[in-house]
Amino acid sequence: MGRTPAGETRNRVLAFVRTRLLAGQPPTVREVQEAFGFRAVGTARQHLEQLVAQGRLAVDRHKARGYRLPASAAAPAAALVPLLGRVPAGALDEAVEDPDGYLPVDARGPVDDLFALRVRGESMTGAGILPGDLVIVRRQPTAASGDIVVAQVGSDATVKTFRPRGRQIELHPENPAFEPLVLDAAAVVLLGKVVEVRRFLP
Amino acid sequence: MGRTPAGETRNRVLAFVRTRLLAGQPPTVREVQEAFGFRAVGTARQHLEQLVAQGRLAVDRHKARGYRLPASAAAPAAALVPLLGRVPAGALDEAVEDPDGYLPVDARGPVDDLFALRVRGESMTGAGILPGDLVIVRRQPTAASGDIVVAQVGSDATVKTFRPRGRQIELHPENPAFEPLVLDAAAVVLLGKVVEVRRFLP
DNA sequence: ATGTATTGCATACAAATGTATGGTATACTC
DNA sequence: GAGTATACCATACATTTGTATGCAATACAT
Repeated sequence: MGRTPAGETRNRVLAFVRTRLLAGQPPTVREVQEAFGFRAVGTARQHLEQLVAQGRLAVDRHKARGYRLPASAAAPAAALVPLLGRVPAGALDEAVEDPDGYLPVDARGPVDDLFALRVRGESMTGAGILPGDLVIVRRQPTAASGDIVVAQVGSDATVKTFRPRGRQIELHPENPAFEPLVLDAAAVVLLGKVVEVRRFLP
Repeated sequence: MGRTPAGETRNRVLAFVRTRLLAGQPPTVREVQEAFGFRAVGTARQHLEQLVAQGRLAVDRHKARGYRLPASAAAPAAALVPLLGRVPAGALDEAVEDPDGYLPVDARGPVDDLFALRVRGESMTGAGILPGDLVIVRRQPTAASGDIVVAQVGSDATVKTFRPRGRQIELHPENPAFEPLVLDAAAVVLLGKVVEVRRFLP
């Protein structure tokens, strides 16, 4: 029989194995075979072994589902961050217990203090944050001047640039059509700092 | 032979299995046996089966390493998308082989045809895509008018809004300081469509 | 004591799974 | 054309692994 382009199939095999590993279920050789429609076990195994030879996969010999990522491949374990539909007036912890969904993030750093929010309004378009975008926020009670933060003012949360001015706190929109908020420090609760922005395009 | 206190061993077995699952390597019955020093396979299996009966574990029957957490405790799967440092003039597959890193994405949809790129230049700031942002791209040879795409023009790739005009293709920047590119269809290779934008803030 | 439930042992069997060997077809180089 | 490399198929075999059955020892209730 014939062939398929360069090392394309092999890359797909690697991607398949990696996905399965992240899902917590290492595949068997025959599962790889079936996933790619190979008619012989050996074909799947050949690809797997070549990936091992290239150092792109590791393997526990003679073990069922023994293929895994090599230690070197800084296996960026994925963690899940809760997506909160709305920021509640009260405790953040309660909202975290009943999230609208989860976002996968790189788990190489601390992730326990992260949560995600959906942005409403156009006040931050100048910083490339559009309505409907998701922001991933690290919970922290303080921030540096110039940080983009999520602050709770009254009963709802807003995303703004943080600029402390003595006893007062200024929350700056990044959109000339909006005015900065100047508030007494006591009237603002800093929920955290925006560390990532995500937008899904249809 | 004798016994050990109440359901204590069973709880330890559950903890052991859970740990192994989190480590990405579901245990075999015999691995449980050895971990607890049972001298019979059946003992380990008995505990596992009781955990299943209690709904504290789930199992894929007749599968190697088939014990897993029940669906209620399971997390949505995450997959990893390769981040390409640069888009090569040649085959995309080759670049995928040596990625600069990986981004975790939600694996509930198709993920095999995704890759990520770092955006250079300010031509798309009007669409909220800033220099240094990462775009996640679905590989596809065509696109709808108005889609934000990654197109290969000459030796490098650009992110633009796609607008076909008969035999010609217009690639529109989203920044008044830049001019649209009007090209013959043959001079443009569509690498894919941007499905997500990510930005990390310091 | 008797019965029952729980915990554990021993052994065997069948299915799943990793491994090995040899063959065919296409592409490329010399 | 000869030689080499890659991608794939077909089949067989050995090991790992899930499953089944029967029995022994301790604890507890009646």
